[in-house]
Amino acid sequence: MTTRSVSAQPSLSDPAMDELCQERVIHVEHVTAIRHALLQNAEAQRIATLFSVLSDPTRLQVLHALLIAPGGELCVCDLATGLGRDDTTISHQLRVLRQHKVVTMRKVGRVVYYRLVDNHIRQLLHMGIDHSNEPSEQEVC
Amino acid sequence: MTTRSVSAQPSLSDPAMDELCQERVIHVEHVTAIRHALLQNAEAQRIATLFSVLSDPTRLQVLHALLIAPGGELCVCDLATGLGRDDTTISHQLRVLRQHKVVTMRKVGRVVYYRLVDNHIRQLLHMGIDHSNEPSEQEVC
DNA sequence: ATGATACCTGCATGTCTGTACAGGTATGCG
DNA sequence: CGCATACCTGTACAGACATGCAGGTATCAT
Repeated sequence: MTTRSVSAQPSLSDPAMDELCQERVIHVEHVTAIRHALLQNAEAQRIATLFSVLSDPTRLQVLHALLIAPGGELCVCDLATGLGRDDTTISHQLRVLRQHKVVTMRKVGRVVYYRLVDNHIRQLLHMGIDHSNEPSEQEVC
Repeated sequence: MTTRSVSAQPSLSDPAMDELCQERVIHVEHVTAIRHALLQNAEAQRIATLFSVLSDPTRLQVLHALLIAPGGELCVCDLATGLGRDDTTISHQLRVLRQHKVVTMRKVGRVVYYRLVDNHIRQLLHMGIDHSNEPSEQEVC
């Protein structure tokens, strides 16, 4: 889920042209362009982790439920029952969502209410949902 | 990658109130609300698959490279060299991206050029990148 | 205090998947 | 043709992960 880390990569020192001469290259300018603006491993890792949090059907159903919930929040019990899943499963997934700062919790007595953390997440969810409903928009630009 | 499928769920027949009486419920109206607007398994699966395609560091680096590529497209060779990865690895990942309609290919002689399929994908990528760069916006609504 | 409830966590298991090696196909060149 | 190149695919394996059972903690009611 936290996704595999990108393994060893060559140094990206500016005079990387040396090694380029020993590699398979068709358009040198493209390769150097990639290398200079390369998405760094750490960042790629972070983004991958974000998307991987959203890449599980159960978690998506939980998030969707929170997205459309009247008050914007739901307790574990109602979530589990509503989705027809074991409460431990929902609890496990909520922990994942919590650890990755996708949801926040609020405890009232023995009841714990969860809600989506911000609008950014809501947007991502909407985009995912929209995309999956589209036929497949053909290139514009 | 295609993500695990959501296992058995109870029937969501309208008179689901019967079984509700035998379940743990705190706010009945919330539970029924979830059940009536529940993200269906098939759709949850599709969305999860979309996000899972974006949840790998290597694929993200490939997509990012295509995102910033001068002409919007790159060949496998330059991609592999630019990212410093084995060409078979890049090829495997490009196939995944292709199968899930995230990139398209164009063959010229023995060179194959890949490009992002549409702006929807570009938006999703940008949102992921933006999100990972933010400190952690606090709730607005 | 006793029991019930709401939720959490440790663990085992079946399953999936990213990677690279080995080898295959197709195109271009001389 | 024969060779090199650009890319693809089959396979094996190590690592990751979602799920649910068993059991734990905390809060509430009687």
